[in-house]
Amino acid sequence: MSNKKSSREKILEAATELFHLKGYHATGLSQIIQESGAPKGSLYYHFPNGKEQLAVEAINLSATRIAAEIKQNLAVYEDPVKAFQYHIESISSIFHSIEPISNLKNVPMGLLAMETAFVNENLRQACEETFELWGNLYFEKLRSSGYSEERAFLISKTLSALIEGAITLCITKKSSEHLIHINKMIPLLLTK
Amino acid sequence: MSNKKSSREKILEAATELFHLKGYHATGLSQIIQESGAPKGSLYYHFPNGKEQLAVEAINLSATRIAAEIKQNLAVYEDPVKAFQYHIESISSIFHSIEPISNLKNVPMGLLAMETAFVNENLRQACEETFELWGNLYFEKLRSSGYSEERAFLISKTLSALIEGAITLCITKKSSEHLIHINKMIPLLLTK
DNA sequence: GTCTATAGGCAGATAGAC
DNA sequence: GTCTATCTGCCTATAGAC
Repeated sequence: MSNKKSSREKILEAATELFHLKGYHATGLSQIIQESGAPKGSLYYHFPNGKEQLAVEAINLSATRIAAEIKQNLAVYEDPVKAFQYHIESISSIFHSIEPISNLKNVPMGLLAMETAFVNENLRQACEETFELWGNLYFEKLRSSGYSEERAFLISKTLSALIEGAITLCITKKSSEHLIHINKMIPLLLTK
Repeated sequence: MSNKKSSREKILEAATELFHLKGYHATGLSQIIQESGAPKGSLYYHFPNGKEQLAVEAINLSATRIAAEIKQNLAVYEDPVKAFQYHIESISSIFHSIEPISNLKNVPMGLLAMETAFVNENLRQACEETFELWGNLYFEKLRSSGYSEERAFLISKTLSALIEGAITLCITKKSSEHLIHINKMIPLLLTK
């Protein structure tokens, strides 16, 4: 109930932002502490397993947050085409703000995923489960909109790849362009 | 004409593989030298600007290589649907081999792109141009298959995102699954 | 072209006082 | 819960000999 976030929360929050933005290897623990404003000595108290634990929790945190956002976005319209277009627009709006960096907190899971895939099995698994979770939400929306299991499966997999790839390209270009383009293909893609 | 690669080539080769596989920040110059088998003292002779120069050249190298492969793959079939499906299959075949890691040399440009987007403008630009180059090849194939400029533009952008995203998911899962799924959607996606 | 030696910094992690 | 001090190791980069 306290208004101020606990040190643990502040550290995890800063870590989540930095990991998703700069990546795992480019982010130092010292920077996390600094940006969090938390006491310097508290990191290893709250996260005894250090950097890896911090990253796992960061992945899980934004996995849950984004999942909630996906659910919310897809529920705005009953029509699946409109719903997914709304969702993609909502992602692309991040790039419109003047300072997109601070808003990109959770979005680019792909960075952490590729960085760790061959290097750290725990982190790789956390990322894999995250993508699975998000894809399942797409699947459910399609199922409840009357798509057959086969179609829903295929389309949800395609949407997962398409959105993740478009985010990659948007970050590279520092522009929402690509997400806006793919949005025009959603009606065709969602053919029953 | 010499059979042995020059030291410069060997270093660049090793750097290209490691950067694309583990990423920019997780790859040390010492490891590059070690894997290349090149003389230890030669790195800064051939690449006076150190790690950044090495990375720019690595990006350009695999940009060119993949571009050649894309051209080749898309030329196998005249029918664009078959051509793109062949191309995607050819990418996915990388994941089938017993030791996929060594074959992933150039594929995951997205890793380098996201790692450097907010951190190093030179590298970011090199990645942006690479994506542009590959996308243009998709566009040309569609144009020469009779697609309108608008359609070709939209579809090529979609294909770029879709393929890049599917690669991300395949690497995360260490499986070719996702690329195979999206391949089934190509006919629908290429609707004129 | 290649080598050694080394600077100088920062990384992640631990021990022990408070 | 938090702090300071410190260890160990790796990193990029440079200087100067061969």
